[in-house]
Amino acid sequence: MPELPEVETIVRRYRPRLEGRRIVAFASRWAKQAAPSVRAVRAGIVGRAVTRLTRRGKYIVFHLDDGGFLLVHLRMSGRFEWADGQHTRPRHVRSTWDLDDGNRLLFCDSRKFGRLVYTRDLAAATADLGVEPLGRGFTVARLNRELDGRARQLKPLLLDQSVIAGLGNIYTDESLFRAGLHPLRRSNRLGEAQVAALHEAIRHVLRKAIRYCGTSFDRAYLGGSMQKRLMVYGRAGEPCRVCGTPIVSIRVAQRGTHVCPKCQALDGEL
DNA sequence: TGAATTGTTATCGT
DNA sequence: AACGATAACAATTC
Repeated sequence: MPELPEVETIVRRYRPRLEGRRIVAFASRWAKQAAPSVRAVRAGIVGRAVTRLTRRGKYIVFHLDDGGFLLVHLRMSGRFEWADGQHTRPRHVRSTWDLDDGNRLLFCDSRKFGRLVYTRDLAAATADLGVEPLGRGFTVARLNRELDGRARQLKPLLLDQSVIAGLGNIYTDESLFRAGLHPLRRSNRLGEAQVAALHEAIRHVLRKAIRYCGTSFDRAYLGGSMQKRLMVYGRAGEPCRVCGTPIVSIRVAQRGTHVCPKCQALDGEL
């Protein structure tokens, strides 16, 4: 469930303890997690120093000092932890990185959906990712180009990582609510002002979520407080914070979807 | 027990 | 044929 704001928070949180460190050992107990293979990942990263830790879409990107890259995707339940905490023993440890300062980074993932990818060509590895919604390339004109010329439902389009990289279920619902757009509206039937509103909404929602360190959910991701400020996600039956109408839960593209039937009218579409 | 979750891939329909 | 929607999938928790 970590989406762009949660991944960004994790990157910022781990950056100070990873950048400049050398990886002295790597182990993975979950072969299907690593691409091209556990062996290839180990060969690529052991002995290398981490020069930078960045984010692309929902990927965490380790930049290595020989030009290689390690991409980590948390998918639903992946998370990083340090082995040195004397709290409870971490569960579902799938991979470990030993660093030259004695610390050990853990990748924990109860559902085993998370992925590690070693590559020497970052551009090729991320070629299928769309625009960074908080980057300079994400303009109203760019969004309009993505929306126009196709007749897709807004929600699946926004969830499509090859269109915009980083939005997941929570922030898609939140963005559509802020823009006053129903998730089933067709992408090519928006007016100019509505496209601009959607652009503003996506950036506003993501920035705000980063400011509050993301949305905490059932132990997969903790540490954020955005869950207190969500307008529609997870609020089915509760009154809309704008108009008081009960939030409705519907099913769009096999995803639980939350809408305010008044603020996000369909305008007779469909 | 069924529902929920992400993102990819295969398949179905128009 | 091309496009878009839908289903299946991997694996687990509650």
